[in-house]
Amino acid sequence: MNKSQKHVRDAGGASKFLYDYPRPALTVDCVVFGLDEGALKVLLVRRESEPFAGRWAIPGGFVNMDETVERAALRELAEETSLENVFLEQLYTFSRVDRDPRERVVSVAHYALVRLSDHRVKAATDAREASWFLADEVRGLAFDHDEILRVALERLRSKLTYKPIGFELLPSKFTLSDLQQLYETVLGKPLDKRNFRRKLLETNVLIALDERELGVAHRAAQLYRFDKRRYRELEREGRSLELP
Amino acid sequence: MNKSQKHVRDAGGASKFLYDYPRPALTVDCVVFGLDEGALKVLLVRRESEPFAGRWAIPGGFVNMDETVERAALRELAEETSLENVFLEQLYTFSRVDRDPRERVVSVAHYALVRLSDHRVKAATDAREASWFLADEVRGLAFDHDEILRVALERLRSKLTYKPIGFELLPSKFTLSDLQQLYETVLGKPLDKRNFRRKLLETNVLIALDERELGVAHRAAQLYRFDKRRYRELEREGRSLELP
DNA sequence: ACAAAAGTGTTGGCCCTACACCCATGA
DNA sequence: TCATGGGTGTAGGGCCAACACTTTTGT
Repeated sequence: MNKSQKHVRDAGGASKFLYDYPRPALTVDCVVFGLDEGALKVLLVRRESEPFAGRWAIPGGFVNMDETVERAALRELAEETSLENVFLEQLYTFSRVDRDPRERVVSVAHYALVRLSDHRVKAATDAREASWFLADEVRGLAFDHDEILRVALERLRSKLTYKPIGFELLPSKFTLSDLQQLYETVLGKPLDKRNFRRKLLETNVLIALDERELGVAHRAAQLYRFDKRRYRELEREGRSLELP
Repeated sequence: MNKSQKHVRDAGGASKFLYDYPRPALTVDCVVFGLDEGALKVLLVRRESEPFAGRWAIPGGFVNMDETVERAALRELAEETSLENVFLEQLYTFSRVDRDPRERVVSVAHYALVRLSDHRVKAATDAREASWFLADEVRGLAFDHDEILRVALERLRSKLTYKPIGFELLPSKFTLSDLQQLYETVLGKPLDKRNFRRKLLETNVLIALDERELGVAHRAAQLYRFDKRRYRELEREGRSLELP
């Protein structure tokens, strides 16, 4: 398509294109978080070609003409890591002039949260090598991906304290201890068990199921699921589920 | 430049370009807020050409190859409205496929806060017609600018409650009543005078000047300025200036 | 003297924090 | 029976919200 472009800058009506200046390329990146045995992990793919061949990178790719950036991020994620149906939000747009050594590339970064329990196997099935790493030990990624990861972690931590996004990392049935451990892992600090439980239960956003944990060598814990409907009510009332 | 583009998709080294698919165009937009007689206003420019000729729009334009999106937003702002040295942050990237009827355009929106007292005259001096409007009465803007404005307002309101960005809207010397009125205007609700003053003063982020208000028909109020250094200390200590 | 806004303290209630023991279960 | 985590209540302190009058100044 570019081959035959002939545009007039700021032309009135005839031209199909807006200007004939160089355009930065536009990509999306997607920082995928998952919880593995209580540890916060991030999904990376290994680069096959230059620049940064062999280095680990955040999955991503170019934006097509017929999709939003969020769609593009979901598509790339599916293509590169086989992940689908994940929670995804836009994070920030990174535009340092030299962030890609080949040419000018602006990237709209996103972050996604996945239930590793549902997706454990699939992640590495694609042609590209993909693997999970401890989120706060990762360093030396390609491009400016260290920075993107840092911003994503910050966002995850702060958003977790005022929005119920943590449930996106857990299986749909979970115990209160699972949930507390998730908060402790991500926020990096211990929480008081009784206060944590009271706070969550009194908002009624958790529904106690008729089931208990299985296969544990001690008293089996109550299972809950998150009540999205109830949460939206709370939100409308202005009450907002804040954790320390 | 586009004229002579010949690229190979994902080529190893020789090609200067990454791929030969159509690229979305990339623009920036900048929602400029100012405080005028206690009212929150937004700066708009009138479009001269199609589409949406004659309609009001948020200032913005294309991103050059040698500037970040933030730089581009500052540059466009200076070019279209003569505003310089303003506080500016990235807001969100808008990418609906049909947001521009001519061709695919993705826009990285920003918001800026200006001290209208310093900039009152300049805004309309440029070739393009520019004018200030009441921020929450604006409707019928070009493109998806109604939505961009809405998101900017949301962000301003929420950020105001936990970051000291309000000072960017006031002259460098201000009274506590000025500051309170700003918060009341932007948040859209009345605040208690004594609680407001106590809260702010006990953090020590305000420095009382050796001056008082001038030319008022009643007791002249103490003037203050914001102590950025002191605020950063607070931030490092984790204390975070939250207002209701 | 009057109008207009500046400036100033106290109290009650709520929420958050800190804290320790018994219970149920499987091995 | 023991080891392991599940589950539970209370008291004290800090913080926030509500509230009204006196002071200063210009007209």
